[in-house]
Amino acid sequence: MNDRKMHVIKMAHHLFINKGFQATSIQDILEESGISKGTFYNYFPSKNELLIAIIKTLHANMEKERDELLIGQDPTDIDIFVKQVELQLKTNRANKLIYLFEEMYFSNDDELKQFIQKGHLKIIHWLYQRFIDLFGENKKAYFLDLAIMFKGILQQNLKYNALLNEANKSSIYEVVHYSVNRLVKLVDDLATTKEQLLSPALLENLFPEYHNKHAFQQEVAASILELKKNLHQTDQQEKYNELLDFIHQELVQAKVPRKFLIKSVILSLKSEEELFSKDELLKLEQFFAL
Amino acid sequence: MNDRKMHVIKMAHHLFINKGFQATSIQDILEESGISKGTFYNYFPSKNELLIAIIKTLHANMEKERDELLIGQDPTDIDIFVKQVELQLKTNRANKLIYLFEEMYFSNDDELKQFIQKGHLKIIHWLYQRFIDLFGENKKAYFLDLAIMFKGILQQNLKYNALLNEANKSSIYEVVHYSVNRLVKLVDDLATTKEQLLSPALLENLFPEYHNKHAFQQEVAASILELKKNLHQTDQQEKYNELLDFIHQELVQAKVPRKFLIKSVILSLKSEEELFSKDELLKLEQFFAL
DNA sequence: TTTATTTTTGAACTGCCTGTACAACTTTAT
DNA sequence: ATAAAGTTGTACAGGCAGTTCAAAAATAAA
Repeated sequence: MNDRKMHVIKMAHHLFINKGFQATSIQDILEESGISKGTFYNYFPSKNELLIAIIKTLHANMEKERDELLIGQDPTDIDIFVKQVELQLKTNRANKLIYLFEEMYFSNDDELKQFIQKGHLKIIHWLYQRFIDLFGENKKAYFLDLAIMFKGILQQNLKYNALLNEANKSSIYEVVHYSVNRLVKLVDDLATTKEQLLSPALLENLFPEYHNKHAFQQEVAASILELKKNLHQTDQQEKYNELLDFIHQELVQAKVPRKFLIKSVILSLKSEEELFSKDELLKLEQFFAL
Repeated sequence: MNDRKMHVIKMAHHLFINKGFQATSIQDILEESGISKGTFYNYFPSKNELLIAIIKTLHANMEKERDELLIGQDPTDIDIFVKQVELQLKTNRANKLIYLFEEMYFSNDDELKQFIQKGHLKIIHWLYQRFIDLFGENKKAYFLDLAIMFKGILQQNLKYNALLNEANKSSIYEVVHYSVNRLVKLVDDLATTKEQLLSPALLENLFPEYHNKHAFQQEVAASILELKKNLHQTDQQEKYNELLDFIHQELVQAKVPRKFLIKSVILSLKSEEELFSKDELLKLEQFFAL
């Protein structure tokens, strides 16, 4: 994407969060970004498509940052989860993404509607996956319901916190923390009462590719965590952390992980026979064998 | 309001729930209801005002029906609460009120925004009041948070139930029941952990008139329930139930309860000295003394 | 029935909006 | 220098909400 186009996206984003999407006219955007009408419709087929472009870039950045928070960390650590949620909300708030999201929901344009709905489902799906990390696969049956309810609790808490408590506004962290505490209680609740509204199968059908990928990533992550176990005993901790984190990151971020690069890193890990269990390294190697 | 105007409201309502508010043009409304543009702007100052008129009538009806469900019933009975919530959602869904509500939230018109925001707060407030009935005044401190979270849980459960589970759609009753079960657990949770985000004082400041009125109504309702206690022993149960329910209804529904009418009913209750405690009747009488 | 009053009508108008078309102009690569 | 690609701005089509107003129709009063 060329610089000029990026500039238009930036200025339009500015206008949208200040005036709202509907209330911003094409003319406003032209004046703000100093381009002509012809150029605008050369860049974007319509105002709606411009909005989609904006949200796509913002959303992609947010997802990347969020997933980076998990690299080299214990996925069962709930504090990391809190930080991830907080990050999403902060970038959301800064961009007033939520607002744009909701506003779009009522557009007459079907494409826009589809787009935003998929966005919401992606968030639910991410929560679902993280709940598997956090609370264990065995309670999986309740995690779709929990993801949905957690989203509701969080959204409403944020909304009314901003609305009713302007003077003494709690930080986002407090609201997230409070909401996560409720979530933990609801996990116990459902684990004992075994009530279920929606089966997770519904979600897994919607994201089949992601799903296999994620299961794979999870296994690798567990393997890497296992390998890190003995690391604190050595003075080379930093070095091996770097190597292991690299493998993790390459796996999570790259669309096509660089297989040979990873294999060569594993090879150098093999030289440290006392630190790393041979079996575990072999297992890790096999993940990239295909 | 004249018949013709009502007819326009009805037809416009039809169009709004089928096509959406934004997507319905004034022209559509004119054609659908067979009036001229001149007449339309004679009835309503703008399209927005028409929408407000529609929602006001629908909302008033819903509130009336909802509150009627409680007349002559035990306010601590959670099944009644479930039925009330269900009723609201059913009329909401039938009217697609929620949808219109949310769509309006992103209008450029400030008046519309204010109006819808107040609507949401009224729902929160109603939940808050009912939680006092249901779970006792002593846990009151957590009921604003709980009302907010319950609204979030319910909304999201309904939304994703409709979205993901089209084939095997759970009835509204099931979703409400499930959500209320979570609520009950969260009441216990907060009663023990004593965590609080928002103080109920914030709500009470927003609805001061209502508040005194409600406390008063609650006392009367408790008094009437007390008087009903011995009623099952008699063959005149039906008669006295009718009388007591009348007092209750007059109190809840009438803007200015007909004082003398109520007093005369109480007088006829007094004749049954074995059934009704004299003290309780005196107490009831005093409520209307002023 | 006639007259007076109120309500309704519909067309013409303002001013805003999104999106299209396109010939003239400018910048960038070859 | 020439070709290709990108940019410009105006004119235009079609749609929207809302205003104005004189003429027509319905209703009420005499």
